[in-house]
Amino acid sequence: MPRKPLISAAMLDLMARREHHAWTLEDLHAALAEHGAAANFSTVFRAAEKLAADGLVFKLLLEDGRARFELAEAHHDHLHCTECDELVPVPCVIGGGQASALEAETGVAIQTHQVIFEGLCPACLGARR
Amino acid sequence: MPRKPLISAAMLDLMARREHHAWTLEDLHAALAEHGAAANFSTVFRAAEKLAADGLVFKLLLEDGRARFELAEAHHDHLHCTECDELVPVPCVIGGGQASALEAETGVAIQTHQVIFEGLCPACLGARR
DNA sequence: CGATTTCTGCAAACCGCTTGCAAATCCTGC
DNA sequence: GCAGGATTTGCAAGCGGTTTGCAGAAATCG
Repeated sequence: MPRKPLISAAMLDLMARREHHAWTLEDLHAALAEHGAAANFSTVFRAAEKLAADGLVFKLLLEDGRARFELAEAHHDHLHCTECDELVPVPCVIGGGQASALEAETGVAIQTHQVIFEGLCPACLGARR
Repeated sequence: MPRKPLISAAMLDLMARREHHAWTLEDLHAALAEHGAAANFSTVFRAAEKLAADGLVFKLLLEDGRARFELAEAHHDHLHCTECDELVPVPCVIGGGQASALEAETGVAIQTHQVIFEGLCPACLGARR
């Protein structure tokens, strides 16, 4: 039987606490170190990749070219705040109806989707007033 | 008065022919060479960046970490075909109503959005049958 | 305890994008 | 036409984040 993947476990644990929403590898690397589970960067990378491959976490790329990881739970979309650069989760706006309408209209087959809004998060919007 | 930006012009020209939809820098670089407007890669890069900054073209990043450029015309979304890897334009499914509903619900301010569907393009879907 | 299997760390490679600098090019005003 | 001035272009090197090869460490099973 194989060894236990310590880092992956620590990583899931970390993410489950939701102190943060979308984790970059750097975030994970730093956070793991703080929680006494320090690990090499490539180890963090591989653990994250593995979890993504296993479907436990989602990996998504932002305009800054950095990958973000988050727990794969109920599907939701994101708002990228142009002010504080935070990636805020928002409920999904694309229902099955819209997907099938689009399929009928264009002749494609949709499996998944990903929406990224650009704008202001509640905090930054509030601060503007 | 400044000189004429030759490559930018050739690039816009190329894109306007719509032989292709979303261009990577490599695509542009190769296509320009074929059309007798060969240029250095960094020149292509800079021209594309400039056009994007001027709002003439849109720049978007895909999961493969490569930037794509396309003419900034009527807003539309995309379907990334998981089979042939093509990026197919599809009409936008997010109306203003949905945006404002989301704004009211979550307290954010939306400026833009970008949707990427994953699935099969019409060609690949057809080939599957 | 030993074999087997996997995870981990380290260092180096990679990839696509970016940038600094000097030379080439074009427009304008004379 | 031609000097002056503003930019683009090519070249080569640099950069950030990710990815990989390899050897050593750790854990489970028998």
